[in-house]
Order: sequence, then structure tokens, then C-alpha cells
Amino acid sequence: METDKATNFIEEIIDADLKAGKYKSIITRFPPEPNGYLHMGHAASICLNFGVAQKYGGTTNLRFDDTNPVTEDTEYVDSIMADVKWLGFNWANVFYASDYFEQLYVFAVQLIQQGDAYVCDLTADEIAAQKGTPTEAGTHSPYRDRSVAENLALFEAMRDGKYKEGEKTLRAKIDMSSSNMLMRDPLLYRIKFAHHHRTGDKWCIYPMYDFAHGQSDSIEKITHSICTLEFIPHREVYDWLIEKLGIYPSKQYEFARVNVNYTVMSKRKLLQLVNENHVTGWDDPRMPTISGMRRRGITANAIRTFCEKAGIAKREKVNEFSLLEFCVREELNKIALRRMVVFQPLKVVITNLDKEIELNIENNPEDENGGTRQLMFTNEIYIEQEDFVEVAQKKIFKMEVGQAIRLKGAFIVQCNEVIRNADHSIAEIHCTYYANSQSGQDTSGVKVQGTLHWVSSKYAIPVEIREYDRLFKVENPADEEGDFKDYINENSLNIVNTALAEPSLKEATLTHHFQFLRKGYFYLDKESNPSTIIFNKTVGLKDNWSKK
RNA sequence: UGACCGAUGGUGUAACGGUAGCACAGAAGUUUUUGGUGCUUUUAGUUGAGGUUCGAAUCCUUGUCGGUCAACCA
Repeated sequence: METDKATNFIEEIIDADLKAGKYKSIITRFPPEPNGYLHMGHAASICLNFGVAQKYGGTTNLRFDDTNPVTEDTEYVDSIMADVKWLGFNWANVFYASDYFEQLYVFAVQLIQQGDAYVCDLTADEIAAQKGTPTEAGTHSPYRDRSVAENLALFEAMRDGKYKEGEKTLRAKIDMSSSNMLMRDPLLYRIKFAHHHRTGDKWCIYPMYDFAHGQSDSIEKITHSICTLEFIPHREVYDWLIEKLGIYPSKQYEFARVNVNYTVMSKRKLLQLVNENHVTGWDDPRMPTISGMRRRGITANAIRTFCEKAGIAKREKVNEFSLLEFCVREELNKIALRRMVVFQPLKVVITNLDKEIELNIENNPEDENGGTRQLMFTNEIYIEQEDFVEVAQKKIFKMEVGQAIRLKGAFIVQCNEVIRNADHSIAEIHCTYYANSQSGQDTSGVKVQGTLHWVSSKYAIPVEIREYDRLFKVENPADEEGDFKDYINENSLNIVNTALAEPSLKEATLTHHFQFLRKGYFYLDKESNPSTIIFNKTVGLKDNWSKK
């Protein structure tokens, strides 16, 4: 059954289970709560859950863990489904924990009948007080020994809306002196008169996570229920409930959440960034959300590669953002169409050119079948301001008076003269071109000191460029003193609106990824329109030079 | 100072009693009509102390450090 060697401890477990004949095939599930957008941490969980099922010939369910109606919404359901699909995974079924509310109620009644659950009248504060502490045993609720009949009647009355929120709960009768706080008679049901995004106002009692998750797993016959480390203490409750109920014994396994430095990876914190307008939305390109990364131009492939390289383990970890950048560049280098865009234009006049010359330039040197595009070389062009230097430096790759340089895909030009404005600032540069130096058919023999990107002033189109920096100034905002928002990098967005692009970029769509030569990888923003063409910088080119 | 989980280069991850390897990051070189890409080389690691063993990252004991748990959240 197994294809390759297990590459992590989860796969080792599955390997062993399959070999032992414990299961014929496996079923996993990805169980998001629809109360926020998916982020890189979820991507790791998605890749793991769908990945192992694929590898071992099993299936994966998408299950919305929608047991808390006050925070959940269909907006999130829609975005989650879109994100999972975009990442490239297909679920066998879409389920909702709310699909099982009736069954869960029956399970609860069974527990009551077995004497394993009771209705408790204690308030939240009272329950907290009698719960004890990690080093001190708790005390029994005075309602712990109600009769089965009384519990049954009370629980039914809870369902019927006879009590107010907080007035009564259903609790499992386990062990108030357990060293595991979660085993001290955990709540199973609470009363909430809230409108549920799917069941509407049908219910006023809702199961807690502990009484929904494992039961849902069991109903779906999930073989390997993979969750994050913080659920380790829940496993004891998970197993206890399944055993008492006598239902399909799904098993829970835990792995470490994936984090990335210089950002935060919690829905609660990301929600704050959105609500307090530190970013423009869940899909702001600076956000580590799947939708944010997608909008920025990061590909699903790159995210999957990143998750694979980040690996699966049982210890808390923080991955370096540079690993993600590497995965993005590796992918984009292969597929991005090369284009030229000048961010800060400097006019260059080719004084000996009296015609327009049509050029064909390759779309991607890494892709033989990438084809070419047409560009016009004209006697007035723009280069990058910083690509002209007045003071000669050692090892320069720039334009300089008296020196020759190549214009990418076009000709070698000799820089002759700087024309100045009244205030002595540079107005334009005058050059002459070598007619026999055309790219690909150069017979000039002229040595150049580098190659520059350029655009024709006649044909160039204005574009807006949005460049992004890390969202936080510190590696791990959650670990710092005080509020994580104190460490927000207020310069994380830089908008360039002086940029001029080669005309082919008018046709850019969201199916294209671009490399603007010598600038980085860029992707059309969803706010782009024919009158304002906007590109997001996905990631810069690797730069070994500016550091030296 | 309870229970549970964990500890391998800067970061992440392998090794399943038998040569500590890989990737990212860093450094050096090379190629290059992108200071990109490619290619070559290279720096750097087993949490401390004891034990078991011919042999320990791995097994045992113990210390240290980190994380989690006392939401009617998931």
C-alpha cells in the first residue's frame, strides 16, 4: 500500500497501522472553524492531511467545525473552500459539525443514561472556582449526583429553551482530581441563543469542541485525526468519550504548528490587524493568509513546497521567511514572464537613431518554449535613475559618461553627454548606439560594463507598483513584551507611482506571473483596472551585491 | 513548582545501537546580454552530567532549558 518511505512521524504511524492491518485504507480530515481566513499554518495542515491521504490512497474530508455560532460565518466557509481548492486539493466530502447536532444530542442522552454526564447549575465563575488548579484537585459540583431521570428532563428542557444562557450546562462525569484539567468534568454543552450560520435558530444548546470533534471524526470513520500540539491534553477526553459512547475509535495525533518569522500566525491576531486597519483586509498582500499570499503572487506550488521543506515534527518551531522566499523564487524563475519596467525614469536620447527598430525579446530564458515578445527601440528611452552614475566606481555595472553599456535585448549605447537643467540637476543623457550591436547579432566587438533594462518613452505605459516589507519589526511578535501590535513595521507598504512599463504589460492578467528584469517578481493586483494598472511585488530577486 | 510534551549547525529537518546527512541562510569562486538563473567549493551541530555497550544523537538515570494545561473558544 505505501508508496515511498515515510518521511515524518505521522507517516510512520500510518505505515505501521497499515502494515499491521489495522485499517484497509485511511481517512483524514481538515477541520477548520469558519471564523477567519486560512493562513500558512492551515496550509501546512492541509498539505499534511490531504498529502498523507493521497500518498496512502485514502481520502480526506473537509469539515467545518462550526459549534460556536457567535463567531462563525458563511463568508469564512466560502473563503476556506476557495483556498483549499486553490492550494490544489480535493476533498472527498464537505461536512459540517452542525450536520451532526441531532446525533450529538443522542450521544449526550446516552452518556446521561449511562451516568457519565450530568446537568450542572453552576455559573462559569463557580465552575472555574471548583475546578482546582494544576497542582490542587478540584471539588465535586453539588449537581454531580443528580438522578438519570432528572438529568434527562433537565437536558431536554435545556434544548427546549427553558433556561437562560449560562444557567445550565451539561458536563461529563469524569474525575475532578485528574492531573489533566480537561478531565475535571469538562463541559459538553452550553446554552447559546445565537443564530447559527447553517442551523439558524433550531438549536439553543451547542456542543463544545470536546463533544463535537472526536464524535464527528468517529461518525466519518476518520482513521487518523491530525491536529496541533495544543490539543495533546484533549486526547484523553477524546478517547474517554469515544470509549464511553462505544463508537468508531478514531485516533488523534498531534504535530507542531508551522510558524514563520516576522509575522503572526493566529486568526485572533490576524483579525485584529484587519479590524484595526493595520492592513487593508484578510487578503492584504502582507498577510500570511492564503488569500493574501495568493494576491501577492505567491503560487500554490510554492506554498506546498514550503510546507514540505518546513517538515512535520513535534516541537514548537519558527521557520525563516527566507525559506518561503526561496520556494517562491525557485518556482517563479521557471514560469515568470520577463518584462522591463523602469521605476524611477531617467530620459536617455539616442542621438544617432532616426528610426524605430522592432525587437524580439525572449519571454523567459529558463523556458525554451516561452516564446518572444515584440518591443520597439526608439530614440528616446528611459532607464533607471540609479543606473546612471556621474562618478566612476570600481566594478560598476552602470551607465557612465565615456563608457558603453548594453540595453537588454537591444543595442549597445555609448554614453556621451549629460544635459542639465538650470538647477544643475540632470535633464537627460545623450548617447549614440552601435547599429551593429543588436542583441543576438552583435558584430561590434564593443566591450560593455553591464546590461540595463529600459523602456521606450513613446510606447511605455504608466503602472503603479506596490512593494511590501515584513509586517513586523521583530522575528516573533508574539514572544515580545506587551502588545504584538507595538511591533508592527509601519513601513511595510511602499507605493511607486512613477513607474513606466513596456506596453505588453497592458495585457497582464491574474494567470501571469512576471519578473521585472533586475527588480523582482510581480503579480497583477486585483484592484488593477485599465486606467490604473497595479502590480504587487511578490518577492525581490536574490541580491548578493547590495550586501557587500 | 503538579501533569503532559519536547530538546541535533543561525533556521528547519534526517539518522530507528554502527561514517551526524539534506535544505534554507551565510562565505568564496565560476558562468552569464538580468548584480537573476546555473555550476563548484565552503563555514557551522547532537542540552549538561553519569551509566549500559566493542560501539550511543539513538537505550537507562538525573539535572537544565523550552512549550502546553485552570475559555460556557476551537
